[in-house]
Amino acid sequence: MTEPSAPTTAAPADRPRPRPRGEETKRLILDTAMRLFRERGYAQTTMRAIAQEAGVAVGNAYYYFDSKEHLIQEFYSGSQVEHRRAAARTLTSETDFAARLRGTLHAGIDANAPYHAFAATFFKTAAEPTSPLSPFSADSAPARDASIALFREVLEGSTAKVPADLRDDLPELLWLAYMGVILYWVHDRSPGQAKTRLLIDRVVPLIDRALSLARMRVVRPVVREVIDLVRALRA
Amino acid sequence: MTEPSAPTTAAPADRPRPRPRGEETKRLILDTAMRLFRERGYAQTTMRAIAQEAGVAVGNAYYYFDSKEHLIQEFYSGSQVEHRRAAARTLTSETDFAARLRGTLHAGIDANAPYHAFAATFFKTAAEPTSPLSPFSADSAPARDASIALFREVLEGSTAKVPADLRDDLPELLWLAYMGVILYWVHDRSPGQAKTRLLIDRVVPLIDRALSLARMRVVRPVVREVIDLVRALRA
DNA sequence: CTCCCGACTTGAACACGTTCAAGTTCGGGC
DNA sequence: GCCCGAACTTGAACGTGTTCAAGTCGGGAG
Repeated sequence: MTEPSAPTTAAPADRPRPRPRGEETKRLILDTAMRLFRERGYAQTTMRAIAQEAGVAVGNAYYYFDSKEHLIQEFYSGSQVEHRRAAARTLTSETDFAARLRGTLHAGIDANAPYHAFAATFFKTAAEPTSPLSPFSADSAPARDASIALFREVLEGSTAKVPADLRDDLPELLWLAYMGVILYWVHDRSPGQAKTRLLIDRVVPLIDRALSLARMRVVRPVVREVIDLVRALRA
Repeated sequence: MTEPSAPTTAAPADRPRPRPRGEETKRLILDTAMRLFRERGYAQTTMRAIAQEAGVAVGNAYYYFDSKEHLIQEFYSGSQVEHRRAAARTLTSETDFAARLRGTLHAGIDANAPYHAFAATFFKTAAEPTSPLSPFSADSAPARDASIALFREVLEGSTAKVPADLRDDLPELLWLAYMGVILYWVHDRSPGQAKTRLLIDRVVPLIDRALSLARMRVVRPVVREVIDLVRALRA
């Protein structure tokens, strides 16, 4: 009932408990792993190689990361940040919806381009529904919400006239389209993933056009149903 | 230059060479594996357990199957056959496009329902672009083409009026939509995957409606562009 | 200074998928 | 009847991700 072990000395309000002594070890392991992944690919990089290259014991890597896959998780959130950064230029200079969407999609590819070679493997684990790495999983909710928020920015910073009932859900649909682009990109074997760029450049005007059509009287009921369906499935 | 080893005795035209002595062993291993997969899940089923349960050595399983994943490949093609069978009832009795599409999509879920629990794992490996199990891979081309052909049947056996330039590519687009449904199904944690059923029931009328709209003058250019894009990406 | 405790580190050990050199079986040619 | 070669079968051994009991280290309480 009484205070358990009253605080003596000066008030320790600055750093309560987590004094990360081994924080740099964690960074070292992570950086080494990412380097080896890029150099040799994910499957060809063993945990033993990572540990040896980083100069630590293999068990030590597991002290900081739950599994080999979780090493990728870090890269995942980092890529999200990079996407935001790369999209910023477009989002601060453009007001046209199509231009903003196009720039943001390209920025997403730019942010991940250095990792295309082993993004395939990453995507494999991400596709598993039970995996915490799945973009649809609860664990990924923060990154996903951040990504959706980015597409909300795309929309709201634009001059596009969007029906009121679409404004709320469109960002999520744009994010879904982005996931589709990523899916295509992962499978894209063309040099420099040129076909993915082509896909973006040609699909953006289509979305833009579809948005205009969405205001037509004949099309409205369809749009209405799409919105309802999305909401029903999310529930 | 002369005939190498002229055929003696009666003409052996019936069975040239592949006399499958161990064909039943292969079936035994496969059946055992599928049973254990259903009972314990994919990851929890070891190759040693499969071999032991089937009463063979572990190496023997590798004589018939290249890897643990390839055990799933068999189920994959089997599921394709089952889908066809399950869709047949609808396709022989219905002529309305929406009804045919709906029945065929539901049939696809029916065919895979018993395996939903471990389909997740299966899907994981299938999502890897380099995997021979990927629905987009060359190895899967036969199964994919067969599936697309099924959706061509859906369209051509129907009374739907479809613009000529869409008729060729629509089956592939329908197959793509089917892949989307499967993707949702894999992630669907609702009891009995009810939400996937809901998705099908509500998305089919939308597709049907969109097909009607595709004939409108204002919409035609958009349709035209979609077709061109699909063709460009396939090339 | 000494002791203690939690943060950190170690590497041998485990379970698994996979490989492979060595064996066994069997049908047909002689 | 005998033998050959191909089809088939075996299980020990390898490399991998992962675990864990046993340490080491460092800073604060006494």
